[in-house]
Amino acid sequence: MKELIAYILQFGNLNQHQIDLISKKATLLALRKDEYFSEAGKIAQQVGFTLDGIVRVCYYNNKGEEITKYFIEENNLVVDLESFDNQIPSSAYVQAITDCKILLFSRKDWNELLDTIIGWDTIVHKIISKALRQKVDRRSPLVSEDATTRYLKFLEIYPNVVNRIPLSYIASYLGITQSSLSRIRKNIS
Amino acid sequence: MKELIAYILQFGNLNQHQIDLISKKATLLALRKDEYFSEAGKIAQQVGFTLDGIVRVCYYNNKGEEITKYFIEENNLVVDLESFDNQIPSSAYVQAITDCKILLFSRKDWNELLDTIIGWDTIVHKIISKALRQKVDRRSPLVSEDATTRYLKFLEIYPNVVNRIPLSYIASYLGITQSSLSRIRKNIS
DNA sequence: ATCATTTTTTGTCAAATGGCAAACGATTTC
DNA sequence: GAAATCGTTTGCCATTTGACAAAAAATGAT
Repeated sequence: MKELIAYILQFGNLNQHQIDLISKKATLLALRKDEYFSEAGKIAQQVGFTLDGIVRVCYYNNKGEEITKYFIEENNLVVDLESFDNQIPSSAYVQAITDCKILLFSRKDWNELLDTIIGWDTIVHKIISKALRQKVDRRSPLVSEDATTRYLKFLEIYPNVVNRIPLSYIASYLGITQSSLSRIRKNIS
Repeated sequence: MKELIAYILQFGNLNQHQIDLISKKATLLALRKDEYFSEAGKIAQQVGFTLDGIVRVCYYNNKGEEITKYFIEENNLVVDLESFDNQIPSSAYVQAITDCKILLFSRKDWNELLDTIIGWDTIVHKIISKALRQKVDRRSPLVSEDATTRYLKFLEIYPNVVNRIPLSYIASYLGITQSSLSRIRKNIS
């Protein structure tokens, strides 16, 4: 829980009372490797904060290939924003790819907090817009570089992920085949 | 100006008085093809809304290649968010790539509006988070598809852009060379 | 420990794309 | 209207990556 508080306070100030209000609403969710936090077709009803483990967001393109849109490491918000905000069916799967511990807020509680705590909406907005900007900035370089450079960028961006998840997920994030990625790794070392 | 109002009202309600307050702050900026709205290294001091023309956001990677991160069409906000919000030097160029007409708000006026108009901040949050989500969603498919599919996706996403800007900008957005793109276009037709 | 399953590596070949340079076409400038 | 400039197309060849299949290695279950 202290991780969440520390994270929040990077984006704005809250007094102890406000922090308590937020803390009280959080419940702990444990997900096993491969379980879903939320699924395509369903409407997102919760916001999470990863304490432990790695989550990925993925979807299937029209050739049926699985595309990993991004990974979410420890100490970050997990939420299917479009679905959660607009209450429309999601187009992506949010999946635990290692065992995970996640702090959970129901949509109802989350909205109550937004209505109750002055300044909380501003903090949330900052958190979300930073996270989204980061996703754009991480995705962009992948388009223009060759496969080896993409992998090296991945290593820079997610240094703590490489050895904890299957190669195929990394390949599907980088837009290359898993064979190619395997060869690339051999060449690098 | 009515374009801006219509755009805003998609995201929330404002009364006539509030609309007038916003309108009064806007000034008109005309940019010629190739001129910059904001530049890398400088701190963004303005928010724009494109009435006419196409803008792109680009940067240079460490090989010195110019990468187009995205295009902004008519009737969208133009703002270098990271730089504007945090008042830090920008890492990207925001460039008019056709002659443009842009409604302009200074940072001072923009912040005054945020402080004055109840509900305006919520609307702005919605606008910005939707725009950012869109950028992520448009970038992601480009990573995993081959060059021809990328170009076809580009045509879907920006149907009104193709014939108004140089091929090289499209190539730098899709992460392929301009020669390849030229060949791809020939094959498609 | 053994077997079954999953993940990763490797081989072979074909296809896609890049690098480079030249030609071609369109547009602007004087 | 000629020259210069800019944008696009094309040719040639080298390199990268993908598709498919099989082997090897790692992991998990009994």
